Amino acid sequence: MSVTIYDVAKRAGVGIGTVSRAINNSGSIAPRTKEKVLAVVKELGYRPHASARGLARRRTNTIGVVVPFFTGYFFVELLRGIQGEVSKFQYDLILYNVDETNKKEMILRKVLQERKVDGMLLISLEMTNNEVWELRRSRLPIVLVDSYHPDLDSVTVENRRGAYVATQHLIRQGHSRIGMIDGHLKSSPARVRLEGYKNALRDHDIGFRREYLVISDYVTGEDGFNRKAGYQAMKQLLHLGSNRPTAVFVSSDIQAIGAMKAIEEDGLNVPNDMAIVGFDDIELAQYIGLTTMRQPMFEMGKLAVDRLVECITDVVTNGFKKVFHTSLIVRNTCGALRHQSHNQIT
Amino acid sequence: MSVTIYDVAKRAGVGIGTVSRAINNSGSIAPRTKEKVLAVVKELGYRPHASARGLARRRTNTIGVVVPFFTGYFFVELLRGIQGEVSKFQYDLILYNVDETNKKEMILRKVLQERKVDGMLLISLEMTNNEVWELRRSRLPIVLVDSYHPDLDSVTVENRRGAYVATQHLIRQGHSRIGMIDGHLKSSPARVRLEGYKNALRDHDIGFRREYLVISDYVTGEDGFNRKAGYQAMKQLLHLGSNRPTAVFVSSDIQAIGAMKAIEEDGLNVPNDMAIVGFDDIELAQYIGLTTMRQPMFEMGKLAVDRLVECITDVVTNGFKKVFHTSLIVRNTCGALRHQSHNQIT
DNA sequence: CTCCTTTGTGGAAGCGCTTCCACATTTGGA
DNA sequence: TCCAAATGTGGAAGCGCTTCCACAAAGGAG
Repeated sequence: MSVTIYDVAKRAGVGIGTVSRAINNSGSIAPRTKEKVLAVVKELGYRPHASARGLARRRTNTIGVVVPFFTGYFFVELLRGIQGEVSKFQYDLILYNVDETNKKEMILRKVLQERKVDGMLLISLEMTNNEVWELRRSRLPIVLVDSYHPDLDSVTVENRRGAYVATQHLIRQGHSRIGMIDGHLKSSPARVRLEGYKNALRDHDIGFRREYLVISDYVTGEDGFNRKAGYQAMKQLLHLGSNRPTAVFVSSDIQAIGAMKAIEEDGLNVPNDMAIVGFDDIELAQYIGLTTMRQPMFEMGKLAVDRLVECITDVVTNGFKKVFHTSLIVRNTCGALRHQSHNQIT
Repeated sequence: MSVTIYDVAKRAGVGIGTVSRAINNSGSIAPRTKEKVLAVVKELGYRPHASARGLARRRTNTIGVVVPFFTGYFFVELLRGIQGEVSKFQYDLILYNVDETNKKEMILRKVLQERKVDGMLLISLEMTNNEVWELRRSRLPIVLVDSYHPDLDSVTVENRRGAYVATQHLIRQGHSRIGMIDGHLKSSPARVRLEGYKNALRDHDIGFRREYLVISDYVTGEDGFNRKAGYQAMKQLLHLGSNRPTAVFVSSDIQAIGAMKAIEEDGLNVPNDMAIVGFDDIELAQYIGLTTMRQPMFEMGKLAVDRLVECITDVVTNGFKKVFHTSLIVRNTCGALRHQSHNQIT
């Protein structure tokens, strides 16, 4: 059916070992022979059969990416960074989606035993010690992205500091009634951002008010980092009436978009009645003029792949922890630019 | 290292053939034996090695998805539909990205010969007759999504009719100076939507004006279906001054978002100074109140997978052509709801 | 010119499965 | 009771590669 290494060998008048050496640049082979073989390879359009190669080499040249919910622009942007880098290394990318039906443990067990991938990127996934132990025992290279565990390599972002800076920025605009809309606390970025928010309040002698914190509802197993959750959370804050906060730090841009819709529906104005700072800096933030903490998602994806490939190909020591910086992008929704000209808005 | 079928066989006191039959529900096997084997399988946490299985069976239980640019919310939504359905069938999904460095032909050739996937979904990809011929010769099951070729199965949307309805809707609002912002014409949806637009004009005795049609610029190999391209295209229309159109049909929501930014920057109002109808109905369209033609992206992805799996597992006859309907979603940007209450806006 | 490296090459073995064939065992009909 | 058919089972062969080993040929040193 397909052209195999035997076809190439016969045609080139050499043995299969020689063909293998020619296409893999391995072993010693005479330049002339190699040239001849490669010519036949091109002529016949030969490419090694992936499964056969995988079986013999015990490497598939494929990496797996596990993503929860596969929704949200954060993942898309990350995925773009990952995808680009993966193909640069000549790897393929298998996408696994964790949701209600595909439980995390099932996917991990499957992947570990089937050996369909050479390594895994786990995105925004909280890992239990037990799971980590099993992962390490399997010796499959793993890099966590946007989550942290002491015993695994990880690429994260300064969530605590980012939330702190965002909150501080609102304080500096003169606000003292500052709320927060957060994702579900099973997500560690959500937990850590909450800490940053509280720290900022504390450092500026503002008391934390329980009613100003809204954790996005836990809808059908999701993490609350979505538009609808943001919308409903803001509705809840607005119910406080005249006691409502005058500014809100929202833990993701996509929630902020939902939140702004709720504000608008109430006939209120952003930033005059309610200032908003988001988190992520998704592409649309720029368009709608959302002030936000930028997270270098593309770069995070890229770096995670670099590290993973390094783990796969070289012998490396454990303990890679990269923490990216966030940066405050000031636009219209925080009120800081209220009196400046339109042109200065990014 | 890993647990193999031999380990299971030895432990269960049977031959490897029997283990294989037990885990694959194939051949004849005594219920008692099967039970015993499966117990050992569970005990040892055994799972067949994917490459070995792929080599022996000549099936990988993996399907490939080829996406151009991997950007745009259209693909994300489609991908969600695909992903869900793929995992329902117990397949894995490999993502291939076509861009400047990874040329389409390279990817196709690679995939065809390596046999890493059992079938392929090609998204928004224009295929030459030559390519199609090569694909068919390889006998690898293929389903086109959002593009069309007479000799391949496809899942598409009524682009011509959709564009027609969108344009007609603007005409019915009383507009006669109606522009169009389209994607690059190398994309067949872009071409067909242009036809729909022209047909609608013709059927209502409105002359086509060349200066009212803006093809989004061909930036770094992309198709123009992005926010920036929409923004620049609208800038161009606005340069017409008082001769500018009073309504524009934009061939994708994401371009429409960019276009609306340009309008806003000019101090003009949507829909009063310029009515807009988009195409796609991405999630954000609802949020910003964009009138648009809904394309059932999620369902398209789902159906494409169903068909592909059918092609892989059964012997099927060629010629599957599913055309989904689009539907007009009236929101704020077309002016139709100008005099109605806020609540009626979806 | 010999002997010992070095370099190059063919092909068997083995990767972990599925499948097929041969054989053993059971069943049931006459 | 006996025999043919049905049922169940073990394991060899083979999927298409890589890798290793044995060996041939070609240099290089003396």
